[in-house]
Amino acid sequence: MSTPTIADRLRGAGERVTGSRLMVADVLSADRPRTAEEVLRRLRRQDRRIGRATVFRTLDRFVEAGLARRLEMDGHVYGYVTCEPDHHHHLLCTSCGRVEPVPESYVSGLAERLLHDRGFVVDDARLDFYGGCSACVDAQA
Amino acid sequence: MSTPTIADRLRGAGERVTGSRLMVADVLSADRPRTAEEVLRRLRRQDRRIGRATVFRTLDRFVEAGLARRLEMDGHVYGYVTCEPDHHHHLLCTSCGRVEPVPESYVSGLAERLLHDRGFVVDDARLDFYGGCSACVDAQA
DNA sequence: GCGCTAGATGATACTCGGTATCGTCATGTG
DNA sequence: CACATGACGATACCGAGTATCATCTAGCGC
Repeated sequence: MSTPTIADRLRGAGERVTGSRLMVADVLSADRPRTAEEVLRRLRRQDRRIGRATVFRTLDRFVEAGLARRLEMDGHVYGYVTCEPDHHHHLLCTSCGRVEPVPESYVSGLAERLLHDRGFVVDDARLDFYGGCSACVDAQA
Repeated sequence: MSTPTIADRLRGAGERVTGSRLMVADVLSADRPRTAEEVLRRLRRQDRRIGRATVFRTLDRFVEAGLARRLEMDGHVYGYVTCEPDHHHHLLCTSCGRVEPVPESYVSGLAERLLHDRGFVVDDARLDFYGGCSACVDAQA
């Protein structure tokens, strides 16, 4: 079980495994954020019946369960990307829109430091970098 | 000029200094996020005439100019806090709602590491921690 | 100071991302 | 296999944020 399935991860979070949730997970991508509206459009285009509210509900559940991450995008809209367990931080290329995970090692230590220095107990962290990925930077040079 | 004024910082970012902008800056707090709606309500309560659109526009400008920071709050609404120059990261206590700045030293090095390891050029970073501040944790114990 | 122009403002109507509701249906449990 | 809890789809609704536009003002050159 090196790579638990979506169903496993849902069950692990105490969430039911349903057709809609698997459909949404199927449409989400790990390297390109999609808005709720995009997810809905894609599923409808594939002629899959799914309710608008279900998509929003499901994406929220995914974020809570750690299966997806909400990223701030232009225009005050949220984008969602899938997350491997414990890979919740991202590099977001503002040029090509692609997303890469940030290794957890970049963050580990910060929470402990905050606890030690200031007594702050970290429940959740958001660490996202916006900029240019190596491919885009190379292309511009 | 150890502590530049709001007007200075606006001018420094190439933005005009206007009455509305100073009013909004006046209502924003450094240690408690306020939504756009709250800012509007507070100004109206003080019997200060200001347009709804102006508040939203001004808050966006502040974020762009580095005078304020957008934080994700419950209910898919944004909260805004003022930022000292180069203090753009925060601890947000989910119990009392208060915000503390994270010293830049916690972040410095990460960007360089990303550039060196993966060729990613960081333009902007978002590092926010959600959890319990020392006061709230102590109170619960 | 004075006038001029780009940019900001306030009022309002509007858009559309997100939510509440509700009757029906499926999941997981015993 | 039956049952209860929770999810589903459809739809009406809400409200944060935006577009528009006529008016006003900050800042600049004189």
